[in-house]
Amino acid sequence: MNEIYTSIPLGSGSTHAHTSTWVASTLRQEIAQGRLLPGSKLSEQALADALGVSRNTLREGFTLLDSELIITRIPNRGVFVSSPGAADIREIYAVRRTIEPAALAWGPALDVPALAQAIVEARAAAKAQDVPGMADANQRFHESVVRATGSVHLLELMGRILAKMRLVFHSMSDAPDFHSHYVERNAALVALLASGQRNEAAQTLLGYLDTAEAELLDHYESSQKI
Amino acid sequence: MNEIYTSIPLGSGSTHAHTSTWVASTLRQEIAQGRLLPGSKLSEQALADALGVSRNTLREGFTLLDSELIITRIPNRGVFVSSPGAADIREIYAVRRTIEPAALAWGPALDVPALAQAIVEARAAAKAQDVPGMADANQRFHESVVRATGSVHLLELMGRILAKMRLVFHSMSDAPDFHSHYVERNAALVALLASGQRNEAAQTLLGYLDTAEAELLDHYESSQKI
DNA sequence: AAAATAGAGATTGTTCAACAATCTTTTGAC
DNA sequence: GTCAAAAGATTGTTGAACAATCTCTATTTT
Repeated sequence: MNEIYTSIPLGSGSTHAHTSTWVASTLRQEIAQGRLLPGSKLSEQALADALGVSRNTLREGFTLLDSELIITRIPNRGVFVSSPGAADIREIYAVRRTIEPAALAWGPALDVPALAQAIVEARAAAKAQDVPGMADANQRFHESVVRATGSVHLLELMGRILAKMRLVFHSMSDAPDFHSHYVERNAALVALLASGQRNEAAQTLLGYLDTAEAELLDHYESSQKI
Repeated sequence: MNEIYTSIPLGSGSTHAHTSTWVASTLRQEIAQGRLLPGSKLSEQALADALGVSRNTLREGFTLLDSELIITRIPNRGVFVSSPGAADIREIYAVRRTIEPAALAWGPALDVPALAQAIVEARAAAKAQDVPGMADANQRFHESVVRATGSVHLLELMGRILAKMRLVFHSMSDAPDFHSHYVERNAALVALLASGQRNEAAQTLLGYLDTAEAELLDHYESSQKI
C-alpha cells in the first residue's frame, strides 16, 4: 500500500543548507511529475523514513508546501496532495489574467527573442508528438512573459500557479491535448510583439486566457460527472 | 538586552489548529508594528521561551516567515528580521506596477465605492494628523484595488508586499510624510474610474507608482549615506 | 440483519532532551 | 596590537515521549 514511498530517491548526503528546504523541493518535484497524485495521503512516519529524515524535519517541509497550497493539511487527519477543483482553476486564471497581459503591455524587461525561441521549441516538440516537451515549452513561454515584469516575486508566484496547473491536469485523467493548439496562439502574440503592438498583444492574450479558462472548466465539469 | 521578548503577549490558551501558524502570525504582527526592527536577531531559545512554545514549533513558524521573506535565515548564524534595501524597493514596485494598473484596467471585480470609502477615511485621518491612520487607509485603498482581480493569491501577495513596505519605512528612521500627498492622487484615480475611464486610470496609476518608487529610492539612498 | 456504541489501535500535534556542526568570544602567545 | 587556539554558545537535526484526536473493529442494541 505504501510502496510508492520506497521509490523516492533518498538524499545522497548532498549539501543542503536546510534539510526542510530539500524535503519540500523533493516532494514538490514528485508531485509536479505526477508520481504523487492529488488526494494521496502523505503519512508522516512513512515519508520521514523513506526520505531519511526525522518527523520534525519533514513537518517543517510540510509547513512550506502548505503555504504554497501544494498540499492540504487537515488537523489531526493528516497531509494530502491537493486536488484542485473548479475554484482553483478560476483562481489560476484570475492570476494569469492579471499578470500576463500587464507584462506584455508595459513590462519593462520584455524579451521577444526569448519568447520566439520558446515557440520554436514548442513547434519542434509538437512535430515529435512529445506532449511533455510541449508542456515544458509552453511553460517556458509563459515564464518568459512574466519575466518581463522584472519581478522575482511574480516569477515565483507564476511557478506555483503553473505547478497547480499541472495538478489540475493530473486530476483530469483524460485531458485532451490542450497544449498543441495553444502553440499557434502564442506565435500570434509574438508576431504582434515583434511589430511593437504591445497593447494589442496584451488584449489578444486576455482573450486567449478567457477561452482557455472556459475550455478547462468545461472539461473539468464533465470529467467530474463521470 | 532581551527585554523586548518579554513584552510579547503570550498565547492565552486560545485554540489554533497549528501552533506554528499562530507563532508566525504573532511575529508577523510584531514586525509589522515596528516592535521588532529590521536587523534584529531572533534567538531561538529566548523567543521560544517568551512565546511559550518549544524550539521545534518556533522553527516551523520561522520556516513560514522565511518563505514570506519577512525574516532572513543565515545557516548556523541565526534568524534576523529582514532589512530591505534598494533592490527590495525595486522589487516591491515591479510587483505593484504589474498588478495594480491591470486591476484597474480590466479587473473583473472592481468596486469603486469601496475605493471612494478608503479615500474618505484617508482624508479624515489626514485632517486629524493621524499618520498611522493614513497609512492604514492607504493600505486599504490598494488592497481594494487588488481585490478587483478576483484572486486571493494576488491579494495575499499584495499583503506581503505591503508588509515589506512597512519594513522599508521602519528602516528609514526619518521618512518624510509620503502618505499625505498620495491621498489626492488616489482621489484622482477614483474620479477617473467613476466616469468609466479605466484605461486612463491605469495609465495614471502607472505614472504614480513610477514617481513614488523614484522618491522612495531617492530618500533611501540619502538616508543610507548618513 | 442493520444501526448504534464502546473501546482498542493508530496518527497527528507538540514538547523535551540530546548531540554534532558551526559560529563567536575569550584566552594566550608572539 | 595581531594572530591563533581553545572554550563557550547557538543552530540544525534527531529520537523518544505523551496528550489529543481520528479510525476501525468488535460488541451490543433494536
